This record gives sequence, C-alpha cells and structure tokens, in this order.
Amino acid sequence: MSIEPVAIKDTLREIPLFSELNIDQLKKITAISKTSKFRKNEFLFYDGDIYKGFYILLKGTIKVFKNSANGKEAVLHIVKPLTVFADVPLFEGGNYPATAQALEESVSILVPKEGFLSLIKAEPEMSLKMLSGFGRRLREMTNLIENFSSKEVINRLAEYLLREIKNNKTYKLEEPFLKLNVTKKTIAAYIGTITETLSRTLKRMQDEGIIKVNGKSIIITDYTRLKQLSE
Amino acid sequence: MSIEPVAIKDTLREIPLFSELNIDQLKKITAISKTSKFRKNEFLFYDGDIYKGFYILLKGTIKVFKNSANGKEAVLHIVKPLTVFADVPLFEGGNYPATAQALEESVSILVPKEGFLSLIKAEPEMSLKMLSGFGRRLREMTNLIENFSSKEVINRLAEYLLREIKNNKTYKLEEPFLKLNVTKKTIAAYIGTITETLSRTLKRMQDEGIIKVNGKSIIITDYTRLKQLSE
DNA sequence: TATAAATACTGACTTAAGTCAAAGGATTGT
DNA sequence: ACAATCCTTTGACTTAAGTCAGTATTTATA
Repeated sequence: MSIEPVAIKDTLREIPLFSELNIDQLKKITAISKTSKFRKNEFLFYDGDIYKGFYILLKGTIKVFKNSANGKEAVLHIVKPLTVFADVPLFEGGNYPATAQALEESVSILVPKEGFLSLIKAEPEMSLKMLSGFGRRLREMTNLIENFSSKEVINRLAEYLLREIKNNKTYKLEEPFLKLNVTKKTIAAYIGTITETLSRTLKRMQDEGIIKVNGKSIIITDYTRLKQLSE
Repeated sequence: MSIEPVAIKDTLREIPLFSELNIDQLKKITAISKTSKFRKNEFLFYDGDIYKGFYILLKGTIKVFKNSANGKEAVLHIVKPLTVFADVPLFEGGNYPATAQALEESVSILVPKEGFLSLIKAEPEMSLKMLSGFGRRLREMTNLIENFSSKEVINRLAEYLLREIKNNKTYKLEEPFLKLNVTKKTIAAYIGTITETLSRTLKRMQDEGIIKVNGKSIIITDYTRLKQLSE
C-alpha cells in the first residue's frame, strides 16, 4: 500500500549511500521511488521473485531469510531503519535471492532498478559509495561464516548480544542492557540454532552470572566474560 | 620475489573485471602492478597486515583463511587462477581481513590500492564491473551461510563436490570425476568440519555407491543422489 | 476480557560430529 | 634412499545440540 511521498529527502540524507548528494539529486531519487507500508508478517518479496529494485527501510523491522529444502530457515539479516537492503542483484541481474518479511508494521522505500542505474551512471561517486557498502557487508559475511564454522552456540549468542548492545549504544553503561524486538525464534535462526537450545543457553548464561533475562529484556551483568565468550 | 613483467596484458583480458579495457588502460594497470612468485606454504599476507592492494592469481592455488581464538581455522576461499582476491578493503579502508597462503608454487599480480583507485575514477565502467563482482560474491556468501546454518556435513560435502565438478567441466561425462589439488585437511576446514569427519563421510558416500575414492581422485558414480544430497 | 494462537520453557532421549589416541601412507628435504 | 614430517584413516569415547513431547506463558484477536 502506497503512502504520500512526504519530505523523505532529509531522511535519505542520513543514509551513507546518499549522504553527499545535493537536493537536486535527492529529488531525482525520490521522484522515481515509491514509499510503502507493510503490516506485520506481510511479505515484501519472495526468494525467486523478479527483481524490481532495492529497498530502504524507514520504520519497523524486516527479516531477510532463505528457506532450505529440509524446511529450516536461515535468517540472513534483521534489517533496522535507515538500512539499504536487496541491493545485491542491482548490478548482477537475477531475481531476489531471499525472502523479506515485516516483523512489525514497517515503512520502506522501493528504488527501482532501471531508474537508479541511470542515475548512478551520471553520478560516479555513488558507485564508489556502493562499493564501500558492499565491501563492508562482505566483511560482515566473512565474520558470520567464521562464526558458524568454528564457534558454539554460546559463543555466537555472546557475539550477537554484544552487537545488539553496540547498536543500541548502551555499552558504556555500568550494566548494558538490550530489549529484544524480535522473537527468540528469529534470533535462534539468525545465530544458527533452534529455540530450545537458545532458551537453554540463555539460562546457562544467567546461571553463570553473565546476564539477567526478564522476558524480552536482557541485562549484561558481566561484560568481560561476555566479551571473552565472543572471541 | 619479483619476476619479469612479461606480457601479462593478454592474461588480464581473461579476467571479467578487466575484459572491456583497451590496450592503453591495461598497460596502465600492468605499469603499476608487480608480479610475484610464491613458494609452497609461503604467506602472501597475514590477517591484520596493512593493506597494500589486491591480488590476481595467475598460477597455483591460494588458501584464504581466518584463525579464530580456539585455534581452528575457517577457510574462506580456495583461490584458483584468474581470480581476483583481497579486493574487499579497496574501498572501505582497513587492513587485510584474513590470511593468504600459497598451497603450491604460485604466481600472482599485486595491484596497489592507490594507483588502482585513481584509474577507476577515470574509468567509471570499471566501478560497475566491480559492483557486479562484489554482488556475485555476496550472493555466494549468502549461500555459504545458508549451508552452514542448516545442513549437515554430508550435504555440504555433496555441494562442494558438485561445485568442483562444475569448475572442472567434467559434469557432462557419464561418470564425472575430480582430482583434489588441496589436502583433505583444507577441504574439511572449507566445508566447516575436521579431517576425521570428512574421512568418515567420504567413506559413507562410497559405501552408499555415490562416489568412488582413490587417494586424491574421486569419481561420481551416482550424480542424481549427489544432487539430492546437496539440496 | 476471554479465548485462541503463537511463543517460550523444560525434561527425556537421540544423534551427528567432535576429541583423543594409535597406526599406516604419502611427501619432503637432506 | 632415508629419515622425518605431515596427511589420512580407523576405533573408542564424549558431548553439544537436535528431536519429540508436554506444559507454561505471552500475545493477538474476536
């Protein structure tokens, strides 16, 4: 469902990819883009759908995942606002390589492929920005693979918690905390395990005095040990 | 050890990234590049080294890997000739994110960062090529992660074998085969397991009549089942 | 707010894959 | 050609984490 193309130019400015564009260039992008609202659990696109363009999330949370043959789902990203996603097929061609679903009411911009490619050719600086963004993500993926191949659930969970705390900027506090805004099922899939094991691992961490779990809130009581576990 | 800057312009042409450059542009690249020879087991760079530039492998095999705290190594790529590697930090800054080691006598070109970045700014088409390359690799990584998170060793091994057969172009034969040119230890790390488990899994596949192993040669006797296992 | 549905937790059990140890093969260098 | 080192295989054992089943708790919706 489409909503009014409000003054989203200021919002786009906050996205690294567009940060150095001038008003005219931003106008061109908003002119070709479409803002849409998605209800909870609604799908933005499915794995294999014909590629239309990339998205920028303005509000809400999007889960990007892939279903494998045995029925399990691998969560690739949990997308937070002001993040660009589904931009990989822009240059390579091909269909959407994964499925995207809103985990809560969300608003996102769709920037169509063809229009954007014309723009980028007139604006070579943007290619370099995108290369930098792709590079950063390749590095993240590299780390994810390293984690999957050589660490146990408790180590991957520790790393996930630390990353969340960094994102939420509470890591400077005496007792950093975080509030999960996604289900534990999603987190389990994201760190490559199942809910039961996640539940037991959280309990184990609590028993060892590293964290305190209260429903969807987690307080870090021993940051040092958590850091050790993540390395 | 540096070797003569022979006529490698023709070789560069075979690399997608450079395929559409003219003679002058290729000359510029070879002018700033340095070709080096590496002995078996020699290191090209270590995880954390200051970034000098990216490499193109001309001959041999390079293992790119990361060591985690618990001593295990995660093999990220097994690089074959005419492949560009270590290009991720070009745009993002930062040091080498992994270690590269020659698995046999190898020859590679080093293209220095600064020189290449000047070139690319004068040659915007090359940014798009690189974006396409990065995009393809992000996709590959996505699949790797999906594999790691939701499949067992036998499935990951099946997928590895199929990929190798595709690369060696023997998949059209009645009985496709492949010759391992890396140790089983490396393959084990690459598919996220250890030698003992790899050994047992190969044996199991042989017992089930899917493959025939003879030292470093593997013949596929039941392509269909192998394909099933990989999905 | 009641009821259904989805999510989370716990226990008993199973299993894939890791660790440890020992021995045979293959490679490498001197 | 030899020793020395590294690679590979095999067996016995351990363990992390998955499956299954039952229950509790939270969240959504009529």
